[in-house]
This record gives sequence, C-alpha cells and structure tokens, in this order.
Amino acid sequence: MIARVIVDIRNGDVDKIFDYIVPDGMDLHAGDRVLVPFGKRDTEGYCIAISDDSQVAASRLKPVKTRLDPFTCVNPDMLALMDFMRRKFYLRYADCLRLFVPPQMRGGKVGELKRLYVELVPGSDEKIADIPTRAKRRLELVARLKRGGDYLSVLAEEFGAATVNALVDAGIAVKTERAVYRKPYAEMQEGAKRVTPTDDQKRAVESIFATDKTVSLLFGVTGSGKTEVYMEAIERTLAEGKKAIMLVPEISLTPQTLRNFRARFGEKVALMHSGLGVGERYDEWKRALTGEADIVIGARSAVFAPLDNVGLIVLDEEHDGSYVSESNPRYDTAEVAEFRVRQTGGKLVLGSATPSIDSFEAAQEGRYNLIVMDRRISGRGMPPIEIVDMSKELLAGNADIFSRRLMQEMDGALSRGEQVMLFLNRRGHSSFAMCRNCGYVPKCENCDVALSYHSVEKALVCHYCGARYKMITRCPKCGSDNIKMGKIGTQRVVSELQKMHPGTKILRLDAESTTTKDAYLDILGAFKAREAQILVGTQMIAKGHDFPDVTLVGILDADLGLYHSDFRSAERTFQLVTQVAGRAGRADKEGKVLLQTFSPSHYVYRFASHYDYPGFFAKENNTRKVTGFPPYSTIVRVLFSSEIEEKAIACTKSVYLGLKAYAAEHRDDFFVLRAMVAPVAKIERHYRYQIVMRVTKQSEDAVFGCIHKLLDEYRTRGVSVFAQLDPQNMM
DNA sequence: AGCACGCCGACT
DNA sequence: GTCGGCGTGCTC
Repeated sequence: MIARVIVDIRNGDVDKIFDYIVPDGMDLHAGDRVLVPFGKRDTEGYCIAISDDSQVAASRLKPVKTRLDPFTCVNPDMLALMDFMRRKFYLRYADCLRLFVPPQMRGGKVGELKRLYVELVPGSDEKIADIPTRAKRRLELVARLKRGGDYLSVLAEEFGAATVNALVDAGIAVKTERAVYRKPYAEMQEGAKRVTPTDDQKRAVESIFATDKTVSLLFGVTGSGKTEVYMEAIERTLAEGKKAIMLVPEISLTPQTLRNFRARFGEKVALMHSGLGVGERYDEWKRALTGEADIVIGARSAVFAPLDNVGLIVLDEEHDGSYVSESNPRYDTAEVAEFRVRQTGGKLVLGSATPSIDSFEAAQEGRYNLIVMDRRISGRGMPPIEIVDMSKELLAGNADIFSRRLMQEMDGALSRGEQVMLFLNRRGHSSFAMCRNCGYVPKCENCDVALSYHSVEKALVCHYCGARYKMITRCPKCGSDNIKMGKIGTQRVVSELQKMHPGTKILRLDAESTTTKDAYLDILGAFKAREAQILVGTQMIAKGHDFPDVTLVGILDADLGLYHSDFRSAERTFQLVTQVAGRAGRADKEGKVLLQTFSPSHYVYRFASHYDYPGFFAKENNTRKVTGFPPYSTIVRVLFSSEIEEKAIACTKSVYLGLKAYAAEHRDDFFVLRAMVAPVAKIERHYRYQIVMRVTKQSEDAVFGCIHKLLDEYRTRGVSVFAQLDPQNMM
C-alpha cells in the first residue's frame, strides 16, 4: 500500500504529493497526520490518499514512520475542500491543511489536559454493604457516585479527600486519568429565555429550506430579529441529524452572542476563534471532530471546523470585510462556506442589513434566494440622520473638526445626562487629496476611483490601473488652492473635545489604543457602565454592542471612507453609516445621527439618510455595470515580492508579457491589464510589484488558469508570488 | 524548510 | 594550498 503524503512545510518547492510505503499492520487512512522521513530528517505530514501503486520507482520509496494521532484529523470532504482552495485561491497544500488543524497539534505538542476521575467499580455492592452506617460521608459519596462519576477535585471539595480515598482503598471506587475539555466562557450557561418567532421570522426559516437554491440572502433591517432566524434554522438542521456553523465578523463575536447560543443549545456549541487560549482552542476543535459539539460558532476560520455532514452555514453581517482573509493564506469565507454546504446538499445563509452589492446582485439575478425582513421587532423606526455640510462651516469661519450643529447637539445630550458616540472613518494607509472649499476629489479618468497620494513621488496614483497624475495645487472646479490631504486621528478629537468639555470623561477606542482583546472589551464595558459620557472611535465601535443611553451619534469624517481609493468605497460608506446609525437610541430614548461631510449631495448620503438600501443598490449597481467593476467584472491581482528588487521586476515582467500575449488573443475579456509597483512598495525589506487586471466574469477561470501556467514557468527562487481574485483592498 | 553540493574569494 | 561564502537543487 502507498500513502500519498503532503509534508507540512510551507514552501512552493515541496508543494506536491510524495509517496510513501505504508508498513504492514499500520492502520492508515486518508486524512491522518503522519511522521515521514524527508530528506535528511523526519517531517510531519498529512496522508491525503491511500493508493495501490506509485509512479515513483519502488526503490526510492521510504516507509511512513508513524501515524501521529489515534484519530483522523481531516475528513474526505475537507480534502476535497483543499483541492478547491488550491485552485480557487492559489494556495499550497500545507497552507490549506494548516487551516484545518489547530496549530498546537503540530510539532507533537498536543495538549490534552488530564485530570483524575473517580467512579464506582462495577459489582462492588457487597463492599458497599460493609460500610458502617455511622460513616455518613462515605455513604453520601457512594450515593452520589451511583448517579455518575466525577472529577477528583470536585468530589474532594465536596466530601473531603480522605473520604474519597477511603472508598478507593476499599476497592469500591477507582481513580482514572481522563482528558477534560477546557471550556471557554464556561460561566455562561444561564437558562434560555425562549421567544416565539414572529411571522416574519417563521417565513424566513421556511424559505431557507423550501428554496431549491443553496444560498439564501437574508436582507433584514437592523433590529428585525435575524439572530432568531439563525437559531431556528440551526435547530431545524440539528433535528435532521446534520450539523451547523455560525460565523460572525471577528469583532462582533461578543460574549453576548455566545451566551445566546449556549443558552439555547448548551453543550452542543463549540467556539472557535483566535482569542481563545491554545488549550481551549484545541479542545473545542476536538469536541467538533468527535461529534460532541455539532454547532460551531466563530469568526472566519471556524468555516474550517472539523464537522462532517454540515447542513447549514450562516454568515452573519455578510458584507463585513473580515470574511475575506487578506493575509497569508488568502481566502474568501463565503466561497469556502458555499463549497462546504454544496458537498452535503446543505444551505448557506448570508445575513445583513446592508448586503454587499455582489450578494444583492446575485439575489436579484436569481442565483441566491432573497428573503426580506423589513420590519423591526420593536416597531420603532430608525433614528433620523441629519447631514451637516462641512464646506458651509468653513465658509462661516469654522475650521474645526466639529460643526456648530454637532457641538450644539452634544451640549444638549450631555446636559440631559445622555451619552455620545463619535466615529472616525479611517481605513487603509493611503490618503486622497480634497479641495476644502468645494469638496472636489481628483479621480482616475479610467476607473472612476479616487486617486491616492504618494508622498514619496509627490504624485497621484490610481491603484486599479496604475495611472499617474501630477499632484494638483489648485482645484480645477472652483479654483481654490485650499487642497488638503486630510486625516484626523482619534487623539486629536479627544484633545479638542477635552478643551471644549473640561469636566467630561472621554474614552477612546481604536486599533492603537487596544493592543489586546480584553482592553477592547474593557473600554466598551466602561462606556456601557456610564464611566464616560463620550466614546470616540473608529469602526471598531460600530458593531454589535448596545448602549441604551447613547442618543447622539456623530460621524466626523464620513468622506474619508467615501474617497478611499477603492471602487467599493461607496458601498462601505453606506454600510458604515447604516451600522453606526443603529447605535443611536436603541432603548426607549429617541436617538439622532449627525453626519459631517464635504459632499452633502453625494448619493451615498442621500440614500443612507433615508435608510434606502434598494435605492442605493440600484444606483451603485448601475455604476459598476457601466464602469466594468465587480460584480460585472473580476479584478485579478498578482503580487510579486522579493528581497532583491531586480528579481521581483524580472518575474513581474515575464508574467506580464505572457499575460499581454494572452490578452491580445482574448481582447474582449480584458478591461484593464497593467503592471506596476504595489501600493505598498516595500514591506519588511521585500520589494513588491503587482499586475492588476480587470476581466469579464466569464473569463475569470481561463485567465486564472493562464496565470497559473505562467507562474509555473516563470516563478524563480527568492520571489514569492500570489494571485488573488477580487482583492478587497490593494495593500 | 533544511541540507548537500558546488564553484569563487581571502586566510592559517 | 584550504576554509567557507551562499546560489542552486532535491527531498517520495
């Protein structure tokens, strides 16, 4: 017998299948981890198939050293998923497999926690009868053990160690070592307050299972009760003997969500996310693998949960950027999820109040089943959004970051003892130029995307086609020379606020101020406990949390998101405004949202301020169609990086020329094809060059195939390459 | 990833 | 003369 093995080394050179002899008597299956001799030393690897013969000469084959675990880590469906991910995301075998297995399993440091477990020895009734009646403690313990064993530490605390030992010495009970699972947030266990689903919710659940489509898009306004729909759907899936995965964006995986699920599903829930300790992580993974847990809840990596027969996957806040892994193994969670449920004939539910343009388009075109929930459970409307024109402020002589309107409303809210949240919209490192007088932003002539300012070359650059423009000093629209590259920081907002409201306590929350997950929760907790009146933050504070006393939300620089040089910037801004608005007036108090902008008439704000998603979608979708951006095209990006700049350039060049030849033969498939320096030209001493192209949706597979072929041909040592479809950002 | 092989510079 | 630099190639 031959084992086909992938060695656990992340390197393009060994990204292939190696054949090994399965020694007689070794019970080895596809999906098992193995130890194999590799070159001069031994390496861990994964057996991905068992076969009868090998292409390699028998004399060169070595035998598998050992089977590493007493169980199979990767089930056949996951092996098929691996093949899919290799093709789709251009990943290596080892990259995929490492996603499927918890990191501490590798290197032989499997950390199972062993504890002493005490239980009755069967057939020891006679000995029990010998216990004198005056030994009350011992009899109580026997009664307890008859109902089932327990860990020594628990029993010792209840009955005293001496009592337990007395029974063990008498041969009535026995101590054994047993693996215990470390359970994250074990304290969250309180009873479920079961609610009866509304008609809308029942209809939504029905629709998920009744449709012949695999994917349902649940478009439900904030507060329409999507979570209850997820839980009902999961319950129904479990009732059919299948399993479920519930995915939430990284940041909104709150204790709250977990509490809801634990309350309803108890021990069946496993939690998987990066915030867990290594031991906890392994244990939760193991519980999913063995079937002790049949619901996995977690951030994007939980889509790789080791469940068999996955009948349902839910992606909550479907539009959220964190579902697309942008670093190292790059993958799109939604695509992985869809592949997994298709394997088992299951269902995928994408839920959002502000669906991505791509998903809503798919729903409109009938590829997804569209479910609409447009009523809030509370029956109350969304808080009004008021748009403040910042260029008018400037004309009136107010060059501050706060408009007079916002200061007035803040004073009002604070004097009533209510809380205020202020948002800053900072993403990416690139900045754009804007006329402070009329709000004009220079855009690329080919791409209709805001240009990025490169301080090194003092030029404006388009990240999608590489076009370069001279930096403007005078606004071509109004003639003003008040051109700024603005970006405001949270620190500055806080210090200016502090000047205006000396007695007020202000909290700050952004990526810099919170290095740890706990710090982040601490700040939010402190704000919720009313330890401060104002919270200043980035989008980190937009998600999930309810602050009943917040009645005013201010968005200070909505435009920064809008003109971020990204064709998705309008979409993201709409999502952000809607989400942020949901933070105002959640409880019985009326809320209000103030949105400061230099472009008050921009369509994003027009639609967002009326909570008109369909209107926004229609407009944005049309723009994408006309300009040839996704979902009407696919953006393909190939990034080359090397410590030696010439190598990166040479490799980029040869692949670019190959692609150019291909494009010449398939002229109609290409909108754009350019090679350029990557937006971040150098990271950690590695020079980065990229090829960016926009191709028709239909041709994406063919183009990707061509890229693979070219990469096989031209990839050189010392240059690392990756190719990406529809990158979320171009960093 | 490692480790060996191999072909050019400056050292006991 | 050799020790050792790291570029190139291989690992079933």
